[in-house]
Amino acid sequence: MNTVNISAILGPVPTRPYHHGALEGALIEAALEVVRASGIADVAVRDLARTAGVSPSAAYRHFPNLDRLVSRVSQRCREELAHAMIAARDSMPPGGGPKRRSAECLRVIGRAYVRFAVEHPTVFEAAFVRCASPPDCADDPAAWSVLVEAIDDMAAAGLVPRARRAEAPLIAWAGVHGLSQILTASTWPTGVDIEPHIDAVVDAIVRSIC
Amino acid sequence: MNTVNISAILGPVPTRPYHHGALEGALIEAALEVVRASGIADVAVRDLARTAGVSPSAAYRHFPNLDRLVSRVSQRCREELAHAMIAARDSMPPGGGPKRRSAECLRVIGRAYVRFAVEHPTVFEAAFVRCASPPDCADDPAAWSVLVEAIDDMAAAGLVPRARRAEAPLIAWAGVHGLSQILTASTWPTGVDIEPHIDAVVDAIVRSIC
DNA sequence: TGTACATCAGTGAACGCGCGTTCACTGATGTAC
DNA sequence: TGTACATCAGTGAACGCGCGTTCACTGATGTAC
Repeated sequence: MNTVNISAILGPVPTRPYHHGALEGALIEAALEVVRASGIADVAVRDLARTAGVSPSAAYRHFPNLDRLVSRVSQRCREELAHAMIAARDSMPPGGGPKRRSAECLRVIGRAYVRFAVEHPTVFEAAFVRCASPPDCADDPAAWSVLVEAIDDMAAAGLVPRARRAEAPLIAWAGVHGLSQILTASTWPTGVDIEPHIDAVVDAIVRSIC
Repeated sequence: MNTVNISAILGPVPTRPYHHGALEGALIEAALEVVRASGIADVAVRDLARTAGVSPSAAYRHFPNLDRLVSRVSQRCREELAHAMIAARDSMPPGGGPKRRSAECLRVIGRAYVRFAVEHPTVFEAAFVRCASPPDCADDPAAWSVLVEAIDDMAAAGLVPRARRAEAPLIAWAGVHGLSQILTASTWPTGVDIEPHIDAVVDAIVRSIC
């Protein structure tokens, strides 16, 4: 009479919600919520299980320990950052020659990186938190790749001298990453318009790799 | 018969070591040791008191709460970083015209910043940890000031265009700070010679502000 | 110089807490026949 | 289609732990007279 999986149609059933895999995702979502609300340091197995409406030990069906869970959440945060960069790039208006366009593309991506950090400082912090265990699969999408592709395009347009080609991604990443850290530090004064500073650093990056 | 303070001559007396102010310093030193050994996240009031040979509550004579203690330790870490920059600057060989010398000085300071981070990653991390309470006095010395002075010298030598003068320190700081974060991240491959990368970024910084 | 006393810097016990992790278990699920 | 059974994904209780912080207290220190 009933061979269909009700959960697949209606979503989790309250009384027995997580049989068969949905708990893993629920724990990660709960962890991301904690990251957004306060920070990765406050992510705790027992707390996540409580949020998911499940006993603490249930979490250990899906993660061998806290560090691996945190590592996974951190990866999700990096992927959110990458998505923000891609979204900014893909919403660029069309037009412009390859030189102009490829340089502007790097600027747009760089600004998106820094803005993401400023708008979601706790997520940004979580994205680069130190974990004992490395992620067991590559970031998808990877912020690094988005950056490298943009510089590839600039190089293809003849903007990047051969001698600087290899180091260009590191130079660019260092600039936007450092600026993000500075702007999200508690020491940075609030209420100051940051856009001119972002532009200044992004322009400096383009200048230094061309 | 005995009006001199024995502690002032012989140092802390084992049985009653910390009367009159020495405990504060002892707690901070203990905390710095924890930072060097594992990281600022492991700094804990009870643990420091134990290390100092004192009851937990004694610490609260000197710090109102954990956050303020951590904030103070973080400041000490920033000051260690600044000292490393100053030491590198002051050990530059003499000679060279103002242009050459001031640019090289910024390079030396930048390299010292990144090397400090790579050699003492947990101290570097602690230096920029997020605290609820700001420090109640300015860093002394301050890494930021060391950098600004170097750029002042470059400007005085006529190396920095007027239009870039204001933003130059932020551009420089973003570059070295970002590179430091990248090189100390767990994702950076070990066993790779980092010096060429440091040089590449430091050169890019000088290029972009000149 | 000696003494009374306020202040200072500790002690020791206790509070309530939440944590990570393990264990034996139960009941639902999916599969082989 | 029905049934036996292995596997899977949970439960619930417990482990030992260390934490931040507070409190009433004690004994040493320094000062005013």
